Amino acid sequence: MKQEFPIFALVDCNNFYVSCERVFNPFLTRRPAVVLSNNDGCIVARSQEVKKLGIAMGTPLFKCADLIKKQGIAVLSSNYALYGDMSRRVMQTLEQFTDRIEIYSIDEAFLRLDNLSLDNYQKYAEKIQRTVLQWTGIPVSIGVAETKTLAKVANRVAKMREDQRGVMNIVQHPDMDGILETVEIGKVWGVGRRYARMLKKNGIANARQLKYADRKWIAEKMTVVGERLLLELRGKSVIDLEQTPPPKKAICTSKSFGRPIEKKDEMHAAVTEYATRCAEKVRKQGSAASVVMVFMTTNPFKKGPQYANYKQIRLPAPCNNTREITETACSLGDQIFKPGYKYKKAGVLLTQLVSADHIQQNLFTDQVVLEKRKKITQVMDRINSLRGRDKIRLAAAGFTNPWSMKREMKSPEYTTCWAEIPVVNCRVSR
DNA sequence: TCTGGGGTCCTAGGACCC
DNA sequence: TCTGGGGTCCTAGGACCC
Repeated sequence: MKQEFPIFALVDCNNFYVSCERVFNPFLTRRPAVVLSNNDGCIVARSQEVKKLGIAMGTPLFKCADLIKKQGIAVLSSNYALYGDMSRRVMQTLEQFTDRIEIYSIDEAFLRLDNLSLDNYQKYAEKIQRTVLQWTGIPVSIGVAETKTLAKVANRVAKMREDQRGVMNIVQHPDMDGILETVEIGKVWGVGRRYARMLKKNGIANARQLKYADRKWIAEKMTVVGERLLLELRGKSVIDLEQTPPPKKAICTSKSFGRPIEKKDEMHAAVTEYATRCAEKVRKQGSAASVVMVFMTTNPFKKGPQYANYKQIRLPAPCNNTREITETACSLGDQIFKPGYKYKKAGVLLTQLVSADHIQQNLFTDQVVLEKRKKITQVMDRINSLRGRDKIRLAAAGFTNPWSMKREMKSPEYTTCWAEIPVVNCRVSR
């Protein structure tokens, strides 16, 4: 029997960053492990064992240092080159199973699995799970349901199940309400802390209660976003797959410094670097920016004088070359930089992005200069993509940056760097 | 000592237009 | 004294996601 309604599967990698590390480091396999954010600041990924110990997502490392030591938890700095590459492998594997796929985040994808017969969803999902594990080494959980929101719910249930089979199919489930009742309201996709508090105050404490809440009241309190959520919980699919992601409307590069910055020329170097990254990203998606914004801030967690400011400017014409964007960003940075503060973080934001194919120049554009800059940028991009990031860059970015990110426990870039590729030691006995 | 980074969508309100 | 009606565009702020 074929289904008339859409069927969604949500494939979610288990403890993704930790799983990536474990693929290449067998010593981590049975050890509790965590992966840290930039600057080794917070815990952003935890193995199952660590979750059981009650260490929350986003906990600053220093707040649980004792527990980590006591429990012998392995601690790793983030290795985004590795995670990005592993993510690509997982997604490519999923694409073997359907071409209707939405890559939702680095470790999650929605698949449309319509047209299977009702009793086949479970088996098909299990096959997907086995294949991903076999081809990439990454364990995944899969939830299958009639809407994206319900697939999220199913995935959650799959992750919590004791048998760890990791597949939960709730299509036409006889006890849907019973399942929804087990999902606390704050864990529902799209209900954050604020809404969770508001809903609980009004007697809605789990997903089942939201499902049967008054639609008008929800729309009033949570806008159309909440209304859509409610419909999805009722089994009516209103959030469809987004197969080709729309181009980004804003592109941002911002980082905390490994140590505070006080000097203007150091800030200059940081802004130059961030602006360079932004320009690269914007070119990569074939866009150009109309507005450049720069912001900087001191550390709000620390005592002492605080300062935060931002400034933005509209470019004479949309632009995506590194030099012009960098010059603009640095000039903005100079305007808001005030001496006498310890800066913790700065960032560059490019907004009002337009397609690079039809940029509206103004009357005074010097076409020769424009072409020259475009060519230089293209050559820089090519060299950097072949030889590695920043092989060629603007001198203003500085050479050694003592303030740059701290990553003291990073694993090798096993899959993206020739020098760090894993070596297998074989001992042959005669 | 030590507290991440990069996005999206929706709404209200102001500026502006005819 | 009396001060329209209808629309668009933009921005800031608030909510959310991973």
